[in-house]
Amino acid sequence: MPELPEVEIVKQSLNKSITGKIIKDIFIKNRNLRFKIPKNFEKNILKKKITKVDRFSKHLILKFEDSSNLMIHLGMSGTIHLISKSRKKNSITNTSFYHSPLLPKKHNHVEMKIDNFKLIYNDPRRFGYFTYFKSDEQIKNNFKKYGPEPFDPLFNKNYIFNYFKNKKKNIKNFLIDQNFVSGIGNIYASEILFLCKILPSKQVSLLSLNDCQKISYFSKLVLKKAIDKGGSSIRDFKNISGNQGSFQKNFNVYQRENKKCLKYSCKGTINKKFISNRSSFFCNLCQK
DNA sequence: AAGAGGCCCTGATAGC
DNA sequence: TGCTATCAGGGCCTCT
Repeated sequence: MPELPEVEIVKQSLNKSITGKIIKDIFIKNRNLRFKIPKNFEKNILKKKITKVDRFSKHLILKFEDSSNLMIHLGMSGTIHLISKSRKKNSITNTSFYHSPLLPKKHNHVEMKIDNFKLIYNDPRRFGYFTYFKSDEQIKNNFKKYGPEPFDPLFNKNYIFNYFKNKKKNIKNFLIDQNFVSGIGNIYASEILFLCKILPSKQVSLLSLNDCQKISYFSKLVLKKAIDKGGSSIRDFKNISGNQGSFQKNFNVYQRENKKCLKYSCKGTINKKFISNRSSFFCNLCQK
């Protein structure tokens, strides 16, 4: 599911609901995620008040009153569901709180009672993880290894141009490399490069300063548009109340293999190519 | 140091 | 219907 825009949508909706509320109870049904949830995890956050829900890159962060932080990474298939008790009362089907038909039944790893809400973390592929940080300082240090987000003023043409000097990898690989820029994943990388008119296989040391300017500009634009549309719902991304985003309707290239290029007056066709084992989509004519 | 490739895991879908 | 193969939005680790 989650690249930066999808995580941002989750962050925004969680912020509206659970900020200022207290974690009253925690049930861990399956500790096996990418990293095993440690035994002492529950006591670290139990009874704590959430002061803010934050985000860095694809990481969701619950900030607590005592300056500690819970970082959640959704991996490939992680989803967060939030149910309020009031909704249960109004439910016509009178379905049990825990097994609402809207909720996945398998792979619910973590459940938390937060005031009158129930928050559920579900993750079939178990590529997500939870990490607890004792202080703001600690989580800040953890993020030092990551590159700037696309929205960061640091992510400008000069940073990009300098970073690419003497590098041999292709541009697609760099866009999804979190050390270079944080938050872009496989879908948006293809979409950004289409707007830049740059082939995903293009070696970065060959890109001009003007190309780098386009990469900076369209990275911001694509992610911002995706956030405005509520994220992309391929497969099963839904926000925490079960609604789908709509940005997938705006895809120019992703999953449009063999279809016509959507650029006005371009007669090209969208091609699919595996670059480092990840699918990449591009127009064979207008991207150079 | 940079880059390529394997691997972690389950589920949906396509093809036979 | 039921098997097998392939692919999925991420990113860590190891090896060269």
